[in-house]
Amino acid sequence: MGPMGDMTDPATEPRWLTDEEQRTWRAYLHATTLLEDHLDRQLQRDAGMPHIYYGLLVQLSQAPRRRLRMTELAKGAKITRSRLSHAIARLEKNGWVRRENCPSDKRGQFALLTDEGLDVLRRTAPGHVAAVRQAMFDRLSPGQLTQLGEIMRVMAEGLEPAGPDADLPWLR
Amino acid sequence: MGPMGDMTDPATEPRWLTDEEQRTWRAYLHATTLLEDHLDRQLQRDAGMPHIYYGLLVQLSQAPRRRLRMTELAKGAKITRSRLSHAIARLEKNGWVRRENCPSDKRGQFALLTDEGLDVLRRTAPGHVAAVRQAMFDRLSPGQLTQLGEIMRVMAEGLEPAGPDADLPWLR
DNA sequence: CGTACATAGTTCAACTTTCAAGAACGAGTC
DNA sequence: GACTCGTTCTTGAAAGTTGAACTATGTACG
Repeated sequence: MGPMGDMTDPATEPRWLTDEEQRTWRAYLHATTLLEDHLDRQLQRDAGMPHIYYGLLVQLSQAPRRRLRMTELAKGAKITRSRLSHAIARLEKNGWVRRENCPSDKRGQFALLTDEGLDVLRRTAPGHVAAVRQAMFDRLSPGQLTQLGEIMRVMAEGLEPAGPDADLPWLR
Repeated sequence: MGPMGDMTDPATEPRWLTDEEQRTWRAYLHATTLLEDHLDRQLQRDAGMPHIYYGLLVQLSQAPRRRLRMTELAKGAKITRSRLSHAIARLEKNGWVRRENCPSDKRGQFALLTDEGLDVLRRTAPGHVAAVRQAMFDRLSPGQLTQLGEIMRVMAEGLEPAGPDADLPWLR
């Protein structure tokens, strides 16, 4: 923030949210926190891990040879490498994931899904899908489903890595 | 949660997500985690607290006499009383919130927003609104805004505390 | 080669969240 | 009163997250 940044004209009121925007924002916060809580509890209970960890196993299961480089996995799950390190350490303790050195880059590590990990996924996936379905898809009309997808893609676009004021937009 | 292999028994075959449902689900996860991360960082940087804590101050600021019973506040923020206790302890250390005994119920506590807390809110609200606006409302058409509100209300309805058969929803 | 800088991943300390008690009070009942 | 049960809120330990510092390796360039 430059020296001018703090000295914006006090007369320039911030654009507050309209009434409908406020209602939508509240509904958004309400629904997303309830859903995240719901899925976290569901998976903690049925699979013994939080939602994010489950997502890591899912990603690994869909990757070629059931393995991914740590950085790729972190990017896919939208978490920091630090957080991933801890998560993989925990999943490794559970025997669901193993680490493996990358032959072509000695700094690199693969995280790979073990057979046991795949088993956990197979056992718990149906319940998880059912929970998601019940919370979201069973309640939305086909039109709403499409709309929601559209809206979420628009939002994600504006938040994509390097954030809002894109890091080096002139290099694109 | 893709096709997890060969679960060919029709009796136990769960209803997987359709292609469009999967795309929407991914987009939803993607967008919501990016946004939550974004707001958390924005507020941590500008206000020195995570999004949830900020929400607590907002709720207090809108309550009569800037105070709420702990349980009410927890309900409003959709968090457990335990989590709230810790959070309020932290905010109290910052001098933004104070506790006060409830005269009519000796078990009860009020959390109340201090003048300093209100100040923090005043200073940081414009930036926060701008962040929300930039991430969401500046990108959505009026129709999408309405749709999103509708959709989120539908979802929340199905997840409301003590909500739908929290039991074995997939056995309906 | 050597220097400089970038990348991959881990680790540490501080912080936040969860879960399972637990302490204190209120309310109904006898 | 005394008993029971539910409610309110707190506590402590374990688990998870964050951001910065750190190790080790790759890469670009003179």
